[in-house]
Amino acid sequence: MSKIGDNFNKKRKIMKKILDIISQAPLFNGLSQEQLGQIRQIAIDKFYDKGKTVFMESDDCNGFYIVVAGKVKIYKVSFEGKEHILHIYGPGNPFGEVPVFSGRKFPANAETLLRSHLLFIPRPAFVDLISENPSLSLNMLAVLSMRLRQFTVQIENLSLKEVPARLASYLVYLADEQATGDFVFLTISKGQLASLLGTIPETLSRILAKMNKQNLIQVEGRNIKLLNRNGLEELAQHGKLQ
Amino acid sequence: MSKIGDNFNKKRKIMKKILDIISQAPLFNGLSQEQLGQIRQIAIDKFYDKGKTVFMESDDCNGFYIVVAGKVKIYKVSFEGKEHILHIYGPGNPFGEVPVFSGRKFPANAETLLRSHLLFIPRPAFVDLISENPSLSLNMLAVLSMRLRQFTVQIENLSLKEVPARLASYLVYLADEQATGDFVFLTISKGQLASLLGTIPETLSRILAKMNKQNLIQVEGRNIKLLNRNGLEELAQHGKLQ
DNA sequence: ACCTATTTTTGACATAAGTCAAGGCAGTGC
DNA sequence: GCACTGCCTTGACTTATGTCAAAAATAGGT
Repeated sequence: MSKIGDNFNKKRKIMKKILDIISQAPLFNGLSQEQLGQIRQIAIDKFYDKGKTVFMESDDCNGFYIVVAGKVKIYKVSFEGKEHILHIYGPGNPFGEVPVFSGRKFPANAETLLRSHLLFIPRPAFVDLISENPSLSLNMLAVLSMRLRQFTVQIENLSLKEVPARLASYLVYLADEQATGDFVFLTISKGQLASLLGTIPETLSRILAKMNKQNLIQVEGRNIKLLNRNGLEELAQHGKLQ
Repeated sequence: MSKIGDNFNKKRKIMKKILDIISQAPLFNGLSQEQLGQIRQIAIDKFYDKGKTVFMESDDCNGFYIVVAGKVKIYKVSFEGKEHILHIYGPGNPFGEVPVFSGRKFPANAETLLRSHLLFIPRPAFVDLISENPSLSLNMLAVLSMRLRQFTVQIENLSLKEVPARLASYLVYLADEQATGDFVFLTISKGQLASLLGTIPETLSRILAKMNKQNLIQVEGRNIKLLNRNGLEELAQHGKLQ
């Protein structure tokens, strides 16, 4: 096969993938082919290696991103360098949309966890687009609302539950999301999970060990089996682990 | 004066107040008189005594509210009855808009802290309105984005800072917001402030006492004078209070 | 001004979770 | 096979913050 043919195939594949992602993302749900085309036209492809910074807190915001492939973490860093992960986004998720509308700078940092392909949507073009497409703006409102709802849950967890409860609630949530019965696979490292739960690796490790001992779960590396879902759900509510 | 005249005056005053509130709220910023009128037409007045429930978590959402007068707290309750306040909203603030777009139930409870006058905006009419008014939807997007940004800060505070840091950061924020130099007035009780900061009244009381001793602030009931703004800002960053 | 109810403060105590330090385990490359 | 690196676990210790109980202060209503 010629190199040129390979390249051509590759490009076609990528193009198809992008269109798939765009049309599946909740953000662009129910838009017409024409509208999708308009969005594709204003989007700019960006490729990042693993561990690269996409933007930093207080950077000026010229637009937002959509993950086509790979994984991106959104996090904040405390003065002492302690890092707290706010979100981890995968294919189809937009991120950094907030400052596009609040007209401010980025409120957190974004870094790739894997080699990633992102679409960058420049702000001015997108604002134009949205002012002309009511259905797009309704989608956007729905996405932001969902995020707000998730944040509400996260704040609730952080402020009125202890770490075991947060972990239990996260495990049950993951099992539902992955729809693999009682088997859960962590797509992130335990250290990152600790940060996402607002704690540190040591504490997480101890709690996983405790839950093991109490036959709530069975941990094998990144594979976790939920042995007692009711017990976990109670824990997520009440909070006390023995 | 006749009773009828009094009543008439009262009604006119209220009408003017409502229009003021509506036009000042960020949600409706820059809308035309005609558009404001349309909103007023679909809005329903609701009056509540102090301490009344506006909606409860998991209630069906038929629309959202705007505070005309009074004060409303949004809070969640843990299984043991521990309450955590997420927001406190005053005149001009909308609340409960999230489920209007995410199409779900209310994610938290709302209760009046004072005798309050609210506008209720029914969902179907508002969705119609927004699909026809791009500028309204852009405003709405901006408001939701702002909220998301505030939540980001709140999560950051809760997860990577200790209570003294959260308090310091809140005091500085309040001083900026109230624009009264170094004097801050708490519009809520200290117990409610504790809940908003994700802690309990006892802890808050102790920390206020400590900050007093270190000449960072001077507390007199609900009046607080910031004596050392730089010190407070450092505290908000670093976290350690002596 | 008085009484009551609420809010705030204080103290003694219990505990969850962070820090520091060391060791184990797994994967990778030489 | 071996060392290296990153990730995870474990232990001893410290500390911040919550719990319980009671006193003090404040605000509201009559």
